[in-house]
Amino acid sequence: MFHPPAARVLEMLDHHQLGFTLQSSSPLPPLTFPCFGLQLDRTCCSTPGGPGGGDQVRFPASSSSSSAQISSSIAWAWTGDHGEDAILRKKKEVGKPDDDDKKEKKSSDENRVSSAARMVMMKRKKKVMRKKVREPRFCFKTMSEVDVLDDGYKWRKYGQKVVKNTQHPRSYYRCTQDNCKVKKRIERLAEDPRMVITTYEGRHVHSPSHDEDDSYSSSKVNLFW
DNA sequence: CGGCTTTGACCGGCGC
DNA sequence: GCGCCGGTCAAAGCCG
Repeated sequence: MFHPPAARVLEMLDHHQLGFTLQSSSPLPPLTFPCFGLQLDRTCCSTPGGPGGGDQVRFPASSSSSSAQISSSIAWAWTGDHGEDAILRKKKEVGKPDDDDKKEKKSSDENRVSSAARMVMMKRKKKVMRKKVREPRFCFKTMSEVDVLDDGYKWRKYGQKVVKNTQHPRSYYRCTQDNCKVKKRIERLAEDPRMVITTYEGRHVHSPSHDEDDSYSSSKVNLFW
């Protein structure tokens, strides 16, 4: 299992040009990632992965119940160089136009939705997928009893899937804010069901739904991007 | 009644 | 070419 320290995480974020520059002063102030709705506390990262050590991801949550159940967390990140993003980029490089011929061949199936509706759906889907190429992603792991951590934003569940080799389903959430295309995936670690893996994708174009915690945010280094 | 969750179906990509 | 897989959609149901 890959458990890089927070400093490494931030290096990765920086190297992938996610829009901000890291500061190397010590002691390191907590960094916030408003677009993901979380804060990365770098003050306790001396012994990553060790007992009592590791980095902390804190949520500006109004309800303390969820965050209180997070006993530890380890964060890491990546951007569009992995998995389906690479696939999508490859597809884009080829410059393949939106071919509708594949859909046409199935239009005779009367048991399905009308071809017109299907085409509309597909075009929308492709649009979303193509956009996905540029979306930065941030993934972290928390030990929590609850699946959905209150990160200050409002999410709507749009799917759930049982992925291979895991007994726990993966849940898919979208930010409910208009024009905000941020998504997040939540799944439990197969090896340790106590651990929740949360993957944020995209940037919030708005503040958290309950962002009245001024005292909390004023002491941090805010990095809007 | 509006917003949210659930859930089965569908799609594209990939490996064989 | 076919089957598997992850991601998404949308109808139906649920809930406050």
